[in-house]
Amino acid sequence: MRRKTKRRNTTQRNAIENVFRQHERPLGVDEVLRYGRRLVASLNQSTVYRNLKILVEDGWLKRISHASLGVLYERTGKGHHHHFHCRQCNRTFELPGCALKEEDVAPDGFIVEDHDIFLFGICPSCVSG
Amino acid sequence: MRRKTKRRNTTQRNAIENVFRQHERPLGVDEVLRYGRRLVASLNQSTVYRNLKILVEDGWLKRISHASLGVLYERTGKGHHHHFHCRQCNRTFELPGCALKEEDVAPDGFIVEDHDIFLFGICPSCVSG
DNA sequence: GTGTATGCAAAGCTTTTGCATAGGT
DNA sequence: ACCTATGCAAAAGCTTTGCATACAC
Repeated sequence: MRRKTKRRNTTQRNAIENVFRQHERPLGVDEVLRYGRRLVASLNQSTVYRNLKILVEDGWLKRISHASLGVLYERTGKGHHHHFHCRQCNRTFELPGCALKEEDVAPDGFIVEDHDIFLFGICPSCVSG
Repeated sequence: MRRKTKRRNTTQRNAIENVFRQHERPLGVDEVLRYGRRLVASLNQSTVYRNLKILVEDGWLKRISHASLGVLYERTGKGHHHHFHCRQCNRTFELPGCALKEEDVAPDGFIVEDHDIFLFGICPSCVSG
């Protein structure tokens, strides 16, 4: 899907990108809006939605979703990783690496192209805190 | 969370349960409503929402969610399994067994209690079809 | 100067809730 | 008979869209 016109480089989208650079973890729409307004006070909700969609389209962000957490966005290009959700502080983390052998995971006949892994438990700071 | 009063055994909830017994795969709210109406024509959307919530509370159903697939409900008590989504026919399957070693998957300090695995690819009937 | 991206408000979805009544016990 | 669960309609989210204007180029 190629774009016919060049993407304009707006203050708002830069702010949104910076929000993700500042918080290296998956963020919800509301968080992007809240943090983004610290950078551009006028930032509007529609603009956030529109730019999140654009950034996903451009492959800069990835959309993830969870039954209890709703929709989250995270930066791409950090290699394959898993997600860990802390049941205590309710934050989602990214864990490097992959402990899954795709060829072992599906019965014969299924062609596995890709996978997502979501872990649940308690994160280090909640364990020690 | 214990219930103070007994749950009544209604035609509508029975119908909803039967929908899941008839289709042994994760279903969306719309599918539950559509198939449920074949069993109880008057079945209402609110009733579906209310009963899905009840059945999750009672542990009879589990809620799963995915960025592109939205919210799905599936029966519990079938042992741990993974999900496979076919990119061609768009159906979601349950795959038996587990190919993940939880202790290998997270760095020190993270306590992993549970996990979900979602696979993507092509299912056998789409491969051969 | 031209035309896209933004802000605002309204519209569209999906899900939840209030209320009268049907129906399970 | 009692009182919960249902159906209906309204309300409450969350997300998208139309339109005038600001602003990137």
